[in-house]
Amino acid sequence: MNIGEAARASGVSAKMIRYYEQTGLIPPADRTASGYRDYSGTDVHMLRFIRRARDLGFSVAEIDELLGLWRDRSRQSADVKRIALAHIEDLRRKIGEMEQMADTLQTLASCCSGDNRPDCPILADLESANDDADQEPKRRRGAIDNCLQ
Amino acid sequence: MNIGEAARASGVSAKMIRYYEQTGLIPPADRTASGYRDYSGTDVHMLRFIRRARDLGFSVAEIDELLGLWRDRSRQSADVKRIALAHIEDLRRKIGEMEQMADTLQTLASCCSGDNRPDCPILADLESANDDADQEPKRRRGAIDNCLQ
DNA sequence: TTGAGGCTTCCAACGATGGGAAGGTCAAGA
DNA sequence: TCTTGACCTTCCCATCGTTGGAAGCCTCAA
Repeated sequence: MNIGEAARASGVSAKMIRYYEQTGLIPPADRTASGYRDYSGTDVHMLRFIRRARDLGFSVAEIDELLGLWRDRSRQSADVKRIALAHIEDLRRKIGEMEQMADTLQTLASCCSGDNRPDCPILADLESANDDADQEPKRRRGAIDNCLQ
Repeated sequence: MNIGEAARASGVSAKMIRYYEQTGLIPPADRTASGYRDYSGTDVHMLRFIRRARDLGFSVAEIDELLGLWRDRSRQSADVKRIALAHIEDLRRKIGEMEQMADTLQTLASCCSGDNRPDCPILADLESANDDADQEPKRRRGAIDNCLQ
């Protein structure tokens, strides 16, 4: 099976298959006499594994670990679970950050008339950015308060 | 004010200030006789604007638009609101995707004993990845079902 | 035989940021 | 005045995952 067929069968693009080979995530493929890469059913199986893991947001480094465990028949499920839980933690943290951003923006946008006048609490907030962007527990004060009262 | 002071005052690193200048997000800074960049209070104000917008997750391209509107006294708040709402939409979509990932992984992890045995529903799920990764509405079937019943 | 389409490698770009090297400048202290 | 350390300058490289393109070879069918 050449790279194009393997790509269609696995859902991983040919470009990415070559990249994964180049970076060592997957072993070098067999080659035909003319130099074409040649893939087996097992290879496609591995590529699907990678594709599914990418869909779940695992980094390539994490997938490298997971592939190692996948191939290791004497693995301990605790090792797999540890990687998964760490990734979940990472996802939840990022989700929290993005929700914070979205909520802040939603508040600002709901205070913006959104008409042809120039006055805009969103710009006013951006403009009044202050130094304590790091601590951030105490709410920022700004033009928005006029709307919220 | 040299670039280091401007960086400390704005919360934008000197590296990024140079980068923003190079890519045209901000105009070239004035220079002292010896070639050092020289920043005014207005410049720092603009850099804080950028910093705050970055903290809210706006891309540099979006910030470019926002800066244009910020400087345009005859702007319409509707234009600002449109950008903000589109960004909120983007954030909520990404949040949804990541929540989907986290929930799926959480389910898998909760079915994983996490001990020294090799059997692992997480790996089993990754391994059984099927072709309909795109549609995905109907739940994937796999080893996980044994646990969930 | 020719053409289409697939394969190969190599190079470059994206976005935002950080690191570092090589060399010039500034300000304070001896 | 000289030194020293901290700062500035430009330039190049790396990240991460992915995509694009160019130039050239291979394969299959008409």
